[in-house]
Order: sequence, then C-alpha cells, then structure tokens
Amino acid sequence: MGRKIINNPNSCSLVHAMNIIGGKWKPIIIYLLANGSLRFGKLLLFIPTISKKVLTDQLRELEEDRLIIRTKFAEIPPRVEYSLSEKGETLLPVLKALSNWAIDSYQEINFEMCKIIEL
Amino acid sequence: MGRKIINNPNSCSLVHAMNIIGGKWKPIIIYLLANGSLRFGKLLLFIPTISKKVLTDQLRELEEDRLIIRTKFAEIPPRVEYSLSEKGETLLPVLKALSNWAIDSYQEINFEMCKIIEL
DNA sequence: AATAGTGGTAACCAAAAGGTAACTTATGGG
DNA sequence: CCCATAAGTTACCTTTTGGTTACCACTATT
Repeated sequence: MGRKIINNPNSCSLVHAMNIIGGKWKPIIIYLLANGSLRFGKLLLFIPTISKKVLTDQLRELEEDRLIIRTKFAEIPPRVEYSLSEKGETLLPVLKALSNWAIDSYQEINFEMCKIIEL
Repeated sequence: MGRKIINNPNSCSLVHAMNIIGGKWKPIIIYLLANGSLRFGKLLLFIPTISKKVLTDQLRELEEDRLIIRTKFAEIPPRVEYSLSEKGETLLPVLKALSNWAIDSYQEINFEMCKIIEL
C-alpha cells in the first residue's frame, strides 16, 4: 500500500486555531470580554488565580493574533482597556458550540461548580 | 462596585473541552479517525513526526476522555484498532466549525502548505 | 538459531508554559 | 517629601508537555 502526501487544510487550520485559543486562560478572557471592554485591573479581579505577568502574556498573544484590541489612554495613572476585535467576535459562536458540546457530552460533570468572578 | 461570584458554566465547560482536545496531536488524530478506524502502526505512518511514546500517550488520553475506542485483537503479532466513539463523532462538526473559522479569519495564512500523510 | 513484525514500556531529557515576588514609571494629593 | 495608583516588567523558579532511545513479549518464518 503506497502512502501519498496530501494537503490537509482542515487539520492544519484546526491546529492553528488550537494554538490561538489554547492558552490556559484565553477562553476565559474571551468570554469575559464578550460583554464589553474591560481594564487590565478588572480582568485581574475577575480571574482571581491569575498573576499579572501571565495575564499580560495571554493578552499580548491574543492581541498579536488580532482577537482583542488594546486601547491605551494617555493618563496617569495609566488606563488600558481590552476589547474583542471583529475577528474575536466571530469566534464567540464557535466557542459557544464547543462549550455546548462539552456540556452535552460530559453530563456527569457539574460545570456549575466552576466559579468565575463577574461584575 | 461590588464583585459577586457567579456560576459560569460556559467558560468552565469550554476550559474542559480545551483540556480534552488541546493536546498537540489530538485534533490530527481525530481527523484521521473520522474516515474509519486505523491501526496503531498506520497512525504512526500518517503522522510522520510523532514518536511511539507520544502517540501512545495521546491515544490513552483520548480513550480516557472516551472520544476514541481501542479494540485489541488476540493475534500474534498484536493488532490494535482505534476508532472514534459516538462522543468523538459528535465532536467532528464542532472541530469543522473551528477549522472554518481559522480559514476565514486568517486568509493570509496558506493552510494548504501543511501536509499530512494519508492512505 | 536468528530474524521480523506489532504495539507497546521505561528511563531519561529538553522545551514550553505557567507562576512568584520584587521592582518601575509617572503624577496628583496629603 | 512621601505615598498611592495602574499597568506593567524583570529575574527567577516549577510544572507540564513533548521527545529520544533502548528495550520487551510473542509467534511465525527462514
């Protein structure tokens, strides 16, 4: 049986998507930004177990992949707001589908036990 | 402004889904199994840069999360076949949506450059 | 008696990801 | 003059993930 090498855009683009949203806190950040922009400090409060450095790293990567937009105001003390880009918005229904899949497929897990802090 | 702790099943189930499909080779394995069951050795051939140990690890985790089924035949030399479970099948449309999102959102990337070996 | 074929394990190592704590910058307020 | 504040950065450390190589078990074939 001869193997042949073929193009497989599906699995490749999927791997790319996983690289983009696969960071430990990225889906949470995207969900928090779904309802509007948030300042750095608020994100820190809403994700109580993340550290400044890691939050910064994740935000930078999301920005680099153009899922979020960082707006810096020329104020002292500094003010920075993060919001979803258009590209980020288009990801929401896909993440919703993934979330629903997990809820349906692992009904024995009580996902309500997971708490996140919100406004 | 007072924070309150709320249940957030969405982001939690999403994190769970990411844990399940987030392994480096898992989306590829799932895509390869989408067209029918494959033996261990075939998977090794089709993913030329994976090692036996890592393939074993990924398959074990997918099995533990009940996305794939491992069928061992009592033959010498051994024969083991891996196939998608029903749960694994229901994941396919979601992965497809994620793949399409990446293709649409990052049109500047040529995902066809990514090659995978197939039958 | 030696070898091939299949699906692994075991011991070990390297790289990436994530985490901690202290420090920085600039300005207004006491 | 000192402190607080927001949004970081820096140096360092730990954990997780992925990777390499050698080895094993069992039988049929040469």
